[in-house]
Amino acid sequence: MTVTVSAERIYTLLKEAGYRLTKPRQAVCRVLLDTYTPLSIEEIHAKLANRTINRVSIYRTVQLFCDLGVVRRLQFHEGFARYELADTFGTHHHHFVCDRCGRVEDIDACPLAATEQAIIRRTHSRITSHSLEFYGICGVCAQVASVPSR
Amino acid sequence: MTVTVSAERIYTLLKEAGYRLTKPRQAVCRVLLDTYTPLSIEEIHAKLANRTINRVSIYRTVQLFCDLGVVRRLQFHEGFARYELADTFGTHHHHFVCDRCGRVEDIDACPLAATEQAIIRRTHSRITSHSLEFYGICGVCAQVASVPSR
DNA sequence: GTGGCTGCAAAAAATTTGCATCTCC
DNA sequence: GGAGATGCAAATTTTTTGCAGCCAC
Repeated sequence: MTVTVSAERIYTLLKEAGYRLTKPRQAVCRVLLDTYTPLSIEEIHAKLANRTINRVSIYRTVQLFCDLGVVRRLQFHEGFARYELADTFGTHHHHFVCDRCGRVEDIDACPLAATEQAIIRRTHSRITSHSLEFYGICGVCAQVASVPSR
Repeated sequence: MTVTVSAERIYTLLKEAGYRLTKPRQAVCRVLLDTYTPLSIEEIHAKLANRTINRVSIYRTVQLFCDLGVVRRLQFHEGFARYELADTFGTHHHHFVCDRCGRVEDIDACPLAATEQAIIRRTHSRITSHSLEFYGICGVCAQVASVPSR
């Protein structure tokens, strides 16, 4: 995901909502801004310099970031959640997940605006978000015989 | 989901793939055919007469059904998986999940065929499935002030 | 009869909670 | 200084695994 935001914008959001700017929150923020693929708690933990930040704090931080709309939670049928900066901090997009190597590619095209409107009209609901994932075999895996490292 | 299949068709599939038609498999089959909303392992377990079937067998059965293409696994950001009969046994559809009461509604319109083709052309990948969920507040929750039973 | 399947128990993995200590404002 | 956040340990929840006994074919 192309990120078009500096850490400061997120720090400001935190402050305005009455939360403190602590070391774990800054660290998680930095990792998310640096990375171009949705990360698991374990991956965030591994990326934090010598794993100084406790896993529990990462759980609490991404939960808070989700509540504040800074981060969105994704589920790729892996048995655990992944997190990436919310659309507001980049561009609205979806994902293609390779069933074989697990690689994630961004899908920028989103053909759902019209569908959302149709659903809203029919059900009188208020749609706040949607989640769309494509699964299959990626171009790389389709070419090679052996299984790439997952 | 509108189901247009009898248990027998699934039984035949099992047999043809070399699997036995056991009590747990029949029971899970029956529950899935009877239900119009994606079910968690816990819900399937509860629906089985006096919980006679072991949870582990349900896990193993839905896993097998997924492998055979009889069932599809869904994740609604709840922290556990849900299962429903695959599109082959009904009609291709997606879901709207109410963030407030958790109710799930089917979305029959699927505007994604064109998008899939575009992704395939661009990435040379082979897309086998996609998953699309809309989240928000359902019509019922939007009208009432109190929180409906979740 | 026997090989695949189940159920039990136990382990593993992911996530949450309680609480004493620390640290940001 | 004090409210709020962290880290540790422990609990909870979800899912997986090993294995002895059972039952579908």
